[in-house]
Amino acid sequence: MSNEAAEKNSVLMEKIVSLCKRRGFIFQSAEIYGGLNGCWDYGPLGAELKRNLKEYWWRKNVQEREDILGLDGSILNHQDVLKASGHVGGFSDPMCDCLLSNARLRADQIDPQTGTVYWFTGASHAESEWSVEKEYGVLTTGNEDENKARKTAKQFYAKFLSDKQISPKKLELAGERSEEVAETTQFNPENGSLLTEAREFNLMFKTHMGASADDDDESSVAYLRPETAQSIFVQFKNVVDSNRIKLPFGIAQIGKSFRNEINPRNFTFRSREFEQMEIEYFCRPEDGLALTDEWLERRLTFYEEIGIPREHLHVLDIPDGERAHYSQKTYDIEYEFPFGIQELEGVAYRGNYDLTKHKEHSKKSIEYVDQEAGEKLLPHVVEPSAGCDRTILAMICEAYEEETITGDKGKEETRIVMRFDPKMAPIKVAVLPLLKNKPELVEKAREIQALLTPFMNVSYDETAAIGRRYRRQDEVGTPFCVTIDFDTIGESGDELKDTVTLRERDSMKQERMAISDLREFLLDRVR
RNA sequence: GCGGGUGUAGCUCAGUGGUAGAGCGCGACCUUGCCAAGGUCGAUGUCGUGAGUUCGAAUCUCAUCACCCGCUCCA
Repeated sequence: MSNEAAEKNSVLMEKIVSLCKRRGFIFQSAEIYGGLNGCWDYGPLGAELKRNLKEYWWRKNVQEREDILGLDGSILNHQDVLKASGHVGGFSDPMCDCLLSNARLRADQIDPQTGTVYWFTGASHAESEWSVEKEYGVLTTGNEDENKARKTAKQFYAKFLSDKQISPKKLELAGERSEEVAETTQFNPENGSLLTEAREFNLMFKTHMGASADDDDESSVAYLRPETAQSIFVQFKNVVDSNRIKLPFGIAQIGKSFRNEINPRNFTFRSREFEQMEIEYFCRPEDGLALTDEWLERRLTFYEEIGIPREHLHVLDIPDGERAHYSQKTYDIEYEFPFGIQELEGVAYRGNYDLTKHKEHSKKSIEYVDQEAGEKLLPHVVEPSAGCDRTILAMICEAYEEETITGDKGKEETRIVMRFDPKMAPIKVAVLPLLKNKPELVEKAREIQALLTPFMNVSYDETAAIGRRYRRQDEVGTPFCVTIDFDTIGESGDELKDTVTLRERDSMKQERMAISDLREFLLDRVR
C-alpha cells in the first residue's frame, strides 16, 4: 500500500469509527472512565446488526442442517481442559527485548551462538563528569574482535546520556572482562547486544473458582476460554450419546472468547474479548481433505449472502511449515479492510488431534462407535472458525459509502449510506409521516408502524424535514422508508387512499404501494 | 513492548498563560408536501485523568489512561 493510499484508508477508517459512535453501532468500553484497552461495546444498532448476523449463521449452519447440532458451552474452562489442548504452557511465548535496539524477539526462536562475551560494568564521560553504572555485555563470534564489542557497548551506554551532543565514541568504558560461552541465546544475533531476560506472556485470562479461593491455590485455577472449540471436543461424547446422529456430523457454537492480546489494534479487529462462530465437523479420516475444501466454498458463499462480495475476500492456503503441526490443510479467509487484508475465518483440518488429547488427559473412552461397521474410532475434524466481531466490522466497512449526488439545484453533496444487505440491516423500515402537526398523518403512520412491528425492526420518525429523515436512515443502512402523506388519508380521492410512498435506500427510487401489500413486500426482502 | 501522533460540546475541529469557541448535529415550535443548507427559540463541556510550575493552566512540565500510524506479536 502506498503512503497516500494508507493515509486515505486511515481517514476512511476514522470516519467509520466516528459513524459507529455517532449512530450507536459501537462504543469504546468504559469510555467515561478513560476506556478499557481492547474492549468494545455494541450500541443499539450494533446489537441489532450482531444479532442478525448470529441468527443468520445459526439458521444456515444449525437449524437448516440435519447434520449439525448446536452447543452453548461455559465460558469458564476447567484448567485440565486447557492443559490437554495445549493452551496452558503452549499458549504463551517467552519474549525478550534487545537492550540496544529495543527489538523484540521470541526467545525460543533465537539460534544458539558460541563466542566471546565482553562484559562491562558501566561508562563515563570525563569532561561532563557524567557516568552510569549498569551491567552490559556484547557477544562476538567468528572473526569479530573486542573493538566491535566496545563500540556496541558505547552505543548502549550512550542511550543514558542526557546530553545527546556527546558522541558515543568519547565514552570511557568501565570494568571490562571477557568470557567464553557456548550455545547461548542471551544475545541478539543481529548485533551481539545483551537481551533482557525472557518474559512469559500468558495470553489467557486466569481466574480462581470459589469466592474464598486463595490466589495461590493452584487447584482453584480456571480460565476464561481462549476459544469456543474446546467445549465442543470435551462434550463430543455427550452430544453423540444424547442424539441419534452418524458421521459425518458437526457441532456448532457461538460465544465469547478471551485472549490477552499483547497489542489490541484496529478498532474491534483485535479485541481481548471477542465472539466466535465455530463449527467442528466430524468425519472419517478419508473424508477430511475433501470436506475442508467443501467447507471453504460454503463459507465463502455465506459471506456473499451477507453482503461481503467474493472479490473483496482472499483465500490463503497456509503452506507447509506455517500450519499447526497437526493440521494437514488450513485456509484463511481474509477481507480487504481499510487497514489491510486481514483474517475473518480459518478453515482448518485438524485431524483427530483434539479428541486424542482429551482422551489421553481425561483417560475416558470418548470414541465414536460405528454400530454398522462394528468399529470404534476417534473421528477427524474440519473446523470453520469465524470471528463474529471481525465479520461485523467487515460488514460495516463494506457497507460504508460516501456517494456524491447532484441535487435539483445542481449543487453537489455527499450522501453517507450504509449499504447493508437488507437481511443484516439493523432497522428494516422507517415509518415517516410527512408532517407531524397533522394528527391524521401521525395516526395513520402509527397504524402502519403497529402493522409491521411484529414482523421486523421498525423505526418511527416524525421530526425534521422529510429529506433529512431519509438521509438519517441512509446513514444507518435502513433499506426502506415508508412515507405517509395526504394522499394516504384520501385527500386526492379513493384511488390513492391507503397507499404510501415506499422509498428504497440504494436507488433512492420511490413507488406508490398499498398499505395492505407492505408486509409481504418487505418480508420478502428483509429476511 | 518500542518509536511517532492525537485527546476541547453528540460529531468534526479552532483556540501558545488571562471570561470556553465555530460549523454541523440535537431538542421544541411554525411549515399541505418527498431527498440533509425556510423561520423562531433552546440545551450541551470535570478542555482524557492525576500531580506539579504559576497570582492565574485547555495552553508549560511530569506521570498515567485511551485511540491512531509504523515496528513487534498474533497458539
